[in-house]
Amino acid sequence: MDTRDLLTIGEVAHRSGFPPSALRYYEREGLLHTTRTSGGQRRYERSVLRRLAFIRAARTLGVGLDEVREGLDQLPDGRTPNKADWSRLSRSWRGRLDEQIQALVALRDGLDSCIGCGCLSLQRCRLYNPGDRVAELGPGARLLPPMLRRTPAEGV
Amino acid sequence: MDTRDLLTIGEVAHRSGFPPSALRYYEREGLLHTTRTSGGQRRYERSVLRRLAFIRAARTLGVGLDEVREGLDQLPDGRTPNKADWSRLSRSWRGRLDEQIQALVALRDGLDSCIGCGCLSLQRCRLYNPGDRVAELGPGARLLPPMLRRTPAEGV
DNA sequence: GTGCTACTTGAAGCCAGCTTCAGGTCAAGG
DNA sequence: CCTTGACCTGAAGCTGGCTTCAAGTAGCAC
Repeated sequence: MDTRDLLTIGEVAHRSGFPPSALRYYEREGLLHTTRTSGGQRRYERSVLRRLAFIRAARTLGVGLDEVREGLDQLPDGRTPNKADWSRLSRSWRGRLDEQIQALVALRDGLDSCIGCGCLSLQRCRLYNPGDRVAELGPGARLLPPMLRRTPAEGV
Repeated sequence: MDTRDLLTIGEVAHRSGFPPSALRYYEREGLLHTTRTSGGQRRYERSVLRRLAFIRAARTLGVGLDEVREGLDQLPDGRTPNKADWSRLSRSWRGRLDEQIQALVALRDGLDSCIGCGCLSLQRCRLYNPGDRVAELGPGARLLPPMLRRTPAEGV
């Protein structure tokens, strides 16, 4: 814990790839904690980088911050996730990822059958009612995230 | 176009499953158009139901409203999509769906390799940098939509 | 001590896709 | 005519995950 080992927010931002605004936000949300200089500036321990790597991986998987926080909070003494922790958490997320893939595949199959029929029936079309999982989620339910929706050039 | 064939917003809401607020919103956004009574209330032609079925199907596929509007606008005379229209548009969306499935599968494979190593390396971890497609999309990029993120009970 | 950059804060803004609300109007049945 | 319920509008709110802004302060090199 030599103070010379502490990192500024700019350094953490640079090394982690998260902008400072995100780091401050994560702190407000209780995902990170920092020490402060006498003047009030943030100083980060090196272990925060590993925590941020964990956060990045979770976010990539689509895990929300609430759940990331829960995962981190379950670690004794708020320690940085080690290999075993990561393994346990990622295994549970892996199941979810499988579910999502299944849901998309089912949707694709439904679409395939619809391309042929073109019915768009409110009552019978599989695409219109592609199963309980999606139907449950309300009228505005979307299967795909915004970022994947606008394919930049090729897919139009 | 007998006026007795026109539907009120409540009827359309009931038959389409979209709440009135969504129907009004779609109209503001230029996805639907309506006629009005002398008193200013909306009256819908029956064909709006087919248009709404199209919108529902597109939304289920994750197509954004902008793109749905583009699709509908391309139809001559703003007519309701028929089988051929639906077939053409859904085929282009089908390609995108494939891409999304690919992306998720790649992510899952990356996760699998990570579960074993537990490295969380900022530089080398596949999950941390799961490929250009995701990396391009910025720090907050999420592969999965909010609705799929909180699995109700089982996956925790 | 001077000057520069990096840092601090709270509040507000942004995105999509709606929902909700307040306050008022319409349409139709009795 | 009167009541009742469905409808109207514009504005504001909601979600999540940040970003942006303005105004002020810290830390470090010279």
